[in-house]
Amino acid sequence: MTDIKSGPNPLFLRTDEIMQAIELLFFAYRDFTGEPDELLAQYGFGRAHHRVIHFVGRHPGMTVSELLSILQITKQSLSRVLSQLVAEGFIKQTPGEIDRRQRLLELTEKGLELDEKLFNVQRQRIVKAYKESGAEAVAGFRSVLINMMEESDRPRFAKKTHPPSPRR
Amino acid sequence: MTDIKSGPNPLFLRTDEIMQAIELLFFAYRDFTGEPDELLAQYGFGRAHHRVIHFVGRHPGMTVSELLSILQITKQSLSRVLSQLVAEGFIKQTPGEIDRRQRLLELTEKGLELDEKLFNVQRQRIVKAYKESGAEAVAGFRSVLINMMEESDRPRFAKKTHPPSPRR
DNA sequence: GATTTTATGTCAGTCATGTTGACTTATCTA
DNA sequence: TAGATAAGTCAACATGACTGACATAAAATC
Repeated sequence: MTDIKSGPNPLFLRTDEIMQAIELLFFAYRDFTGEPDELLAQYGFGRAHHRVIHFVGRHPGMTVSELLSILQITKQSLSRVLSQLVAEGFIKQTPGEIDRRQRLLELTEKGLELDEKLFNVQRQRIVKAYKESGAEAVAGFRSVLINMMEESDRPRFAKKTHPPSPRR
Repeated sequence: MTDIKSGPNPLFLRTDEIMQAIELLFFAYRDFTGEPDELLAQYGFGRAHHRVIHFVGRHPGMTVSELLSILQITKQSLSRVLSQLVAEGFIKQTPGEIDRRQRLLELTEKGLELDEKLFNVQRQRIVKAYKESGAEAVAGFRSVLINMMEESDRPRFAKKTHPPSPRR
């Protein structure tokens, strides 16, 4: 039968522990994204815009391709939100100097402002959770999440080594 | 100005630590939901169906109202996925004995099977992440996520008090 | 120099999942 | 009996994904 082993699990691999992890992620993520969503709605934006603003803010000068590979969506999906953000003056595109096919992305002043507003909303929730849990717990939180994601994205979170490489 | 304080933060509240938390959640959640999504697609279902199956599986006999308040979506949104799951024989509805207006929800055999398949997919990822991180890290992970969600949902994760009711 | 590949963008159509608003039916409660 | 509640339905709409086909400019290669 397709039974769930709940037998010889030394410590923390019981069925209900796993179940709890699933719900933990569901509720925490739901609430974590809830506040920014409200703020974004005031601009007529959604979560997709947030992700674009976030990653462009973090990696100014990144190309459209790089953004696509981080977000793992199609260029048609990205196009809608990105062109909206460009049209409304939150993101600026400049042709690459070396490769003039590329459009290097960066936030405008207006984009930086929204980025910061969004950041501050999320910052409060994280600071609260971190403070209430303590430094040791935070290390555990980081470790579990890093081990939960695909390996290809883990280098981004290396302790000393900064994220992959600025631009290209 | 709307500057982000990065001044007197004793331990772990630096801007880039917060930023890392944001990305950690994004990447881990994206990959955590990716595998179940693929499995669900084989049934013509989506993530919304998964959530319904999960919570009905965890709380057999729950009412539609209870499900709505957990999922925090409108009944019209729920209706679409729920009636699909009922029509295709994954969920069974029986009128409440005390209050005959209620439709008590539970998984059918077919529903239980899918529930288990979905669980097993997620279980593997979680077990791997937990094992690679260790018991202490897991405690930290739980603590941070609990403190990140709204207080109203925290009782669900109380230490000793089992979640509402196990059974099944 | 001509050809192919790459980076980006666009048009068109579809799907999944959320929303609001209005309304119905059955049943419980005051 | 009147009103509130649990559940469901119809309709219209928004967002953010998807596929497929095609266009343009620039770089890379033959």
